[in-house]
Amino acid sequence: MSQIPHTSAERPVPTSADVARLAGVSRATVSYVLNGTSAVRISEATRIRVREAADELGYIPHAAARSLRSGSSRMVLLPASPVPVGPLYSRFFNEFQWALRRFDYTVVQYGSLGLSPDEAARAWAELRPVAVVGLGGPQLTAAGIQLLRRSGVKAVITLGPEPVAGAHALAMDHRQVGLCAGAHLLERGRRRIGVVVPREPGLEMFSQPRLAGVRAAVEGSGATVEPLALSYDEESAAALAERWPALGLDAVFAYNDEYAMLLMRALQDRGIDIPGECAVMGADDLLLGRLLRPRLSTVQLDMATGQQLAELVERVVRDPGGEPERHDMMAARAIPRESTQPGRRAPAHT
Amino acid sequence: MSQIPHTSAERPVPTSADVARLAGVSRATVSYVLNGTSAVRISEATRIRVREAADELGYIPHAAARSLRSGSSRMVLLPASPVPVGPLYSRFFNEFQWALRRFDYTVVQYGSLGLSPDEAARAWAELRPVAVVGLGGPQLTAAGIQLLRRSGVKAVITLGPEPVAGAHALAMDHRQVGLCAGAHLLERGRRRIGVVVPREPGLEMFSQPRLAGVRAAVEGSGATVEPLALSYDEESAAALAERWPALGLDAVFAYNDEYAMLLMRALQDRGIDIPGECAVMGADDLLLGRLLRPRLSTVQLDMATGQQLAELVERVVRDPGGEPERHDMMAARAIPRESTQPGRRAPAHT
DNA sequence: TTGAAAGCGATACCAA
DNA sequence: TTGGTATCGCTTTCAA
Repeated sequence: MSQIPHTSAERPVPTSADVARLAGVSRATVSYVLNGTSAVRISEATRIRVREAADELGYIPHAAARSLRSGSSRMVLLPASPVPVGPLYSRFFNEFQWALRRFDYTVVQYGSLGLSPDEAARAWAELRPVAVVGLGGPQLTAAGIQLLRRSGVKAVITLGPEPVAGAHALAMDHRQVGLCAGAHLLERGRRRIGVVVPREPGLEMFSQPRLAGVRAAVEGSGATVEPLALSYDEESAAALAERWPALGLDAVFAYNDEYAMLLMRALQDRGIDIPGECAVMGADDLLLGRLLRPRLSTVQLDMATGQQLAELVERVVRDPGGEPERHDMMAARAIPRESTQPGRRAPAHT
Repeated sequence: MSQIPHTSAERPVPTSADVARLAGVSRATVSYVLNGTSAVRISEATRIRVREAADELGYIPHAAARSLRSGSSRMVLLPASPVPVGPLYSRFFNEFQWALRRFDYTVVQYGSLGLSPDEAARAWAELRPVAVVGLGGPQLTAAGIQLLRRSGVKAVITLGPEPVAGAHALAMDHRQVGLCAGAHLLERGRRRIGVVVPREPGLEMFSQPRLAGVRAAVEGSGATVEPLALSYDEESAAALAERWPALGLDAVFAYNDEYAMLLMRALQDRGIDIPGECAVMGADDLLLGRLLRPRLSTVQLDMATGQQLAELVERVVRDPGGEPERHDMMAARAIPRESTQPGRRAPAHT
C-alpha cells in the first residue's frame, strides 16, 4: 500500500526472462545472443533488440545459476594467507591472477582464519571451485585435498615447500634459501652459524626448510648450526643479543631481511661489531637491506612466474586424470654485501 | 564401455538426492536434518540415518544451488587490494573476516587487477554478493555502486577517505595523519615542510589526503608546504637528496615509515644531519622506525576495528533501505622520537 | 513425522 | 531463425 520512495531500491533484480519479455523474444534467444553461441544463427535485428533490452534493464547474469546449469564454475579458489605477504608474493599473486583471467577463470581468495583445515576445506568445497591453489602445510592437508577432489575440484595445486599427497605441487623449495646462505657464510670463513627461527605461527612452513638448508650446507664441513627462536619485537631481539656472547657464534642467518634488521640493531646496540665479530645475513632482498649500515647481505629468490602457474592450472583442469606432477620452481642466490664481509670492521658512519 | 581405473576420480559428486536415497528418505528430510530446521520435527532415528549417509558419501552442499533457491548468498565480497597491504591493514582485515564469519557470512576477496571499474563492478555483481566492502576511489565508483545495488547487493560500504555517492562510508580520513604530522613539526619549530608523495600508482588515495592534512595544519602559521614526488627505490631517493640544499627545507613528512627510512638514508648519505638540519617524520608506527638511528618519529593510526565494521555490514544488510551513513573511524596521534627532536644533533653511533 | 512438487536463473537440446 | 522445455541442486510450502 504505502508507496515507498526508496530511490527504487526495491526494484527486483532483472533476470534473463525480463530481458526476453522486453525484447519480445524467448529466454533461449536471450541466452544465445548474450553468450554469442556460434552454433545458432540469430538475425542481426534480434541481436540488437536483445542487447538494448539487456542494457536498459541493467541485466547482469547470475553466476550461481549459470554454474549450476553448466556444472562447472570456472572459479579458481586461493586460500588467502592470514599473514601479511611481502612484495615478492604480492607481485607473484597479481601476475597469477592476471594470467588466470586471460584463461577466463574467476579468481577468488577465501580467508579461513580460525577454521580448522577440515572446516576450511569444507567451506571451499561448498563453492565448487574448479581449482584450488594454496600453500601446503597446515592450510591444505592430504585429507582436505581428498575432500576437495570428491566434491569435483579438478585441480588442487600446492605452492608449499613440501608436496602434499594427492595434489600437484609447484614446489617452492625453501631449503635452497638456507643452502645459499649456509654456503655463503662458510665461504666467508664463518664456522659457528646461528639461524633465526621466527616464533610467529604460520611461518614454520618456510623457516624450517630454510633451517634445514643451512644444516645441509654445512654438512661435513665441521661448522655448527644453532637454531635461535626470535619474535618480531625489540624485547625478544634484545634478550637474544644479551645471550650472544655466551652463544659464541660468528655468523647468523636471520630468516629474512626484516628479522635480520631487528637482530642486527640489537647486536649493534650491545656493541657487537657487524661483520667484524658476527656476520649477519638476511633473505628476500628487500630494499631495506640496502639501506642498512652495514649493507645487508641477503638471499634473492626467483619465484615461479604467475604465468607458469596459470598454465599449470589450465592444463590440469583440462586433464584432471593425470598423476600429480611436481615442479621445482625456485632458484636462490646469495647477494653478498657488507654485513658478511670477512676480516674488516664495519665502515664508519658519515 | 571402457572401465576407467582412474582411482575413482570419475565418481560423480554426491547430491542431497544421493544422501536421501542411501538413507531411505526424501530429499526434503535430508534438507531438514542437515540444516537443523526447527520448524519441523524429525525423529532421532532418521536424523542419525541421514547424517550417517551424508558422512559416508562425503556429501557437501552446493553453495550456488542453495543461494539460488534461497535468493540470498550471505557472501560478503571484498575487492582485493593490488598493492601489498601493511601489517596494520592485514590485522584489520583478519579481524573483520573473523567477525563476519561469526555473523555467518562467507567472506571472499576478488582481485580485479587490470579491470576497469565498470568491468570490475560487473564481475562482482555476477556473484550476487549480499554486501561489498572496499576501498573507495578508483576501485569503487559511484557508477559501480549503482550497478551493484541494481543487482541486489544490499550493502555497499567504502573504507576510503572520501565517501562515494550511494554507499555507506566508514571514512578512514587520512587527513588526520597529515594534520598530526604537520602540527607536530610546527610545534618543533619547523617552518618549511616537505611532504613526500609516492609515485607508485594506487597510493594517491592515501597520499593526497595526507598531504592535504599537512596543508591544513600549517594554515595561517606562515609555514610552507612542499610536495615531493618519490619512487620507492634508491635512485629516486638519491636524486631527491641531491636537490635537497636547493629546496631549503627543515622538515619532511615522508608519507609512511618505509618512505621515511628510504629518504632518511639518502639524506644521511649526503651528509645532512637528522634531525639537526632536517626533521624526518613517518607514519604507521612500524617496528622498523624504532630500529633506525635516529629513531623515527611517526604517526600512529587507530583504525576501526573489524568488529565494528562487521556490525555495520550486518545492520545495513538487515535494513538496506536506510540513508547512507557516514562514520568517522580513524584517530591518529604523533609519536615523537629522535628524528624530529629540536636543537640537537643526532646521537653518535656506538 | 515424512513426502511430493514447485521453483530459483540460466543453458542447450529438439521441434517447429 | 526462434521457441518450448527439461535440467542443474537445493529449500520450503502444502498434503498426507
